[in-house]
Amino acid sequence: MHYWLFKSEPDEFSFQDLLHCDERRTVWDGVRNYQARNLMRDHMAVDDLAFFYHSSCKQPAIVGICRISATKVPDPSAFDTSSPYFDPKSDPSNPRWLTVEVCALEALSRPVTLKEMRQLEALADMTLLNNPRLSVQPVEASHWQCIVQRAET
DNA sequence: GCCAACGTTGGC
DNA sequence: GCCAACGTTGGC
Repeated sequence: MHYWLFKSEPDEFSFQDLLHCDERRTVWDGVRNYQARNLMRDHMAVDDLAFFYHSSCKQPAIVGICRISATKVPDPSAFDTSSPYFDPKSDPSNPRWLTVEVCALEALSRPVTLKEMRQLEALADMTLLNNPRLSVQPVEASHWQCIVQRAET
């Protein structure tokens, strides 16, 4: 059982959008970074939990919790010529971009902002604070618990 | 395989 | 809108 963090720009796809999806689930498409892909493809398991983080917005923050509901899903956008994520180098018989399906569990009681996280000593070595560009990240259990508790304060 | 140039991300 | 950090590309 591992913990993760998914970043999304809320103008593109917010946690609210996920809550409104059929069965609150969606295939996490569009990741075109190998480090992020490898985490999803090689390390995620069904029932792992993940934070949903809003980036590139007025209040960057962790806003919700998701569950991984399926793994090793070929990213359909890689084969969609009308998608900005179309990748002509991805062979349908050997897809380059394997992703996961995420299912919304619940919003945090309140968002835990990036600003707030930066002030917490316990989170000093969290990936989000040190490599903010990685779009899918591992989260240590201690960091997870710290943030969940924080949201209850 | 190196590395400069370029593009993208994302906080501010 | 700026800019630092990082990833990718492509010539050599």
